[in-house]
Amino acid sequence: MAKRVTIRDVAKKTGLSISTVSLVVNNKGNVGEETRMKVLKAIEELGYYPARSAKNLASRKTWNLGFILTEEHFSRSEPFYTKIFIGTELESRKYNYYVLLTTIPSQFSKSSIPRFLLENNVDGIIFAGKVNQKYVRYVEELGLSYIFVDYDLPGKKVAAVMIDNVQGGEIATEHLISLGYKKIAFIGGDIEHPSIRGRLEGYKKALEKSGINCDENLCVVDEPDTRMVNGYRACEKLFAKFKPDAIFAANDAMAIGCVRFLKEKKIKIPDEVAIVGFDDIEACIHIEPRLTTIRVDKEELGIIAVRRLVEMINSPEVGIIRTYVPVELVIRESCGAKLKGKVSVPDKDIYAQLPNGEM
Amino acid sequence: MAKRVTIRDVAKKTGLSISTVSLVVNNKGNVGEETRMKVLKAIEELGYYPARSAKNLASRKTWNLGFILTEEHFSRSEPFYTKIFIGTELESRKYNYYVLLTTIPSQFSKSSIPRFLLENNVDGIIFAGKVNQKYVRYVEELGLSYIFVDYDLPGKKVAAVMIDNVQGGEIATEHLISLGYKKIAFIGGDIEHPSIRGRLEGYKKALEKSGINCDENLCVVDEPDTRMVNGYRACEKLFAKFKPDAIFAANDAMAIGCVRFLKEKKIKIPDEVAIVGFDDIEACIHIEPRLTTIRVDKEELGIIAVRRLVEMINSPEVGIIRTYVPVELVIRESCGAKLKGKVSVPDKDIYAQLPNGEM
DNA sequence: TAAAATTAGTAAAACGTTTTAATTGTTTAC
DNA sequence: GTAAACAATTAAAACGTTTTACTAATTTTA
Repeated sequence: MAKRVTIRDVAKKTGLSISTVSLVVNNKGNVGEETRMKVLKAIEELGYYPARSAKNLASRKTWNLGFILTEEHFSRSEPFYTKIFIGTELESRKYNYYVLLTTIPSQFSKSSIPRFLLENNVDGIIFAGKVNQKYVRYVEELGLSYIFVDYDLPGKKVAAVMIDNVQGGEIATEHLISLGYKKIAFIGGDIEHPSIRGRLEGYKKALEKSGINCDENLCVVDEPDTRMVNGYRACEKLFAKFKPDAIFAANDAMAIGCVRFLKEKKIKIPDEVAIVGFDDIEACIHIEPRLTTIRVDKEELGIIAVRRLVEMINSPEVGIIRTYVPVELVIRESCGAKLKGKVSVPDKDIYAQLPNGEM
Repeated sequence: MAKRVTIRDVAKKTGLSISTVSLVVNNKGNVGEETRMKVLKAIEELGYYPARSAKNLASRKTWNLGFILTEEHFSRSEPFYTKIFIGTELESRKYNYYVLLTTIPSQFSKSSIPRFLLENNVDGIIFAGKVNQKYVRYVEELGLSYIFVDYDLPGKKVAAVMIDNVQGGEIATEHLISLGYKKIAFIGGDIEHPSIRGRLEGYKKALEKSGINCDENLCVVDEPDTRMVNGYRACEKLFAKFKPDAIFAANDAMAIGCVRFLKEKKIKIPDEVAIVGFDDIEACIHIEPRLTTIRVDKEELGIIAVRRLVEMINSPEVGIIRTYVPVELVIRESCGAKLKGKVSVPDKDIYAQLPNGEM
């Protein structure tokens, strides 16, 4: 193993002090242009790279960001939070940070406190998705900056990067309205979830804009959860009372649940009932018909979170910022846009969108 | 922010030297039982936790492991490598390591060398999937321990954790044989890929065992790639010459490609042609019919990789170890086991397996 | 033109551990 | 009964940076 090049080697080579070299490396203090160049040249020639651990110890910073999410969120099949993490990874490079990922149980316990908090091994925290409040309090007591992604701590004003759920609900509903559907149902699952609330709000907003009366009977929001089964059940309840001509499901999982129900009842999609989902999960292009949905740029959520968090670390006075990431309508088959000739979605194009497959 | 508790505080409280405290913390050297207890008690009471950066600097170790994979692998939709990463994260906690994840381009360039290598910020490397050899050489020159997961560096004996591809190919083929199929085709895509080779080997082994002659015309392995499209094309080629009664596709992506082709040609699955895939990706339960496949425990791959790597770091004399992780047959609908009454797969059960949905 | 301010550079302390070598007292070996 | 080995503990060096406070030289201000 080759001997490590240290700041001392650079100092020796240039005939300067290590302080000066350090100042050049960190773009700090007053250094003459000539010396600066000399140092840079020597660094280049020697292949010097500051040692992390020494830098960390001396600067009293760790240059690590903690990424915390619950075990359930991480081990779910759809890589929603994984993609957010990817975003943070990509962005944090620019600021010379590393992202340490860890999972926590949904219940707080002393033994489950992330190691990087105990060891003071992070400068800031990203909470992804719903997290037990006690962890947040713990982080707060440590005096660390933190930011939420895709979750909003109820009853507290915190920095957060959110999906623009209202806009998404509005776009989805407007799309269905523009295709001529009149009786548009909303499958929301669990109304307690802040994201579902937002999507419902957007749905109502769109209806109102078009002068359509919002029939509360068309909104099913009394499920305990927002999973596929809940979509199935909600759809069952809905059809026991009414038959809508379109459904806006507040997420793709529930939309797929609806598809399953309708298929079992031999109700044709989109001919008899059109469906639009939300999230654009992988499964959307595997089920038949392919699901029209609202796409969320998950990586973007992570990217923005890092950007904000680094700002907060560097200048604690920035205050609490909330960012809403815009969403996008992805038109496939389940909404009937193709049938109505409004949009052409050639199979070849969809084919090209298909995932790159395994291995 | 509360003042950090340091080793000095523990030393002061116990009346011992910091050296002794350090020895207790690290379970090293000769420390009397009585003093050990005293130190442990003081640590508990003060809430002392060694500072990472100081520990790292002094011990000349980073307690970080690097997880490297190509951008393509990471940004793919199916979270294959993500799950491997999760496994490494879980396991590394036990050894007090952190895992730093980074992606690299498929081509080597000086500017794309992972930061943690330049900064000497890792003690060992996990390469996941196919990686440009030059990166491996670079790591080797740094004198770092490294291990491969799901890839085998051609022409070089390296530590690796592999899927037991041969076993998987054998199990899949045996399953089809046991269901009475006689003309079983193999869709392999790209024979250059080591995993595909292994799966083909297993396929041939199973045929041989049952005394079935292996018809080379039934093996399509001349595609440039192993993606869904290649499965589609391979299937096209196959049916231009022969009509098998079953297909073993060397991965699920290609299996899905086959399904698409057969559906277009109105060939019924599994009635006319049965299909078995490999990998058990998410899409298997979304397509119709649901895909019978070989399941790979991806997290397990990561877990074992960390275990081995830590061994290698601690005792460089362990030598090169290769581990094969066993696979498992998952029977769904595409193989016709249900039709033939061999296995019952109630829809309810499959339903219960479905992903937890979004949000 | 003297005082003040600015610029360029540096010596030395600090960061919180691990590790090496030394010290002291006690036991074992012959 | 002495030398060697061992056990328990510690002082001090080392790890490679950043940062503070200082000096010296130059420029600006009034």
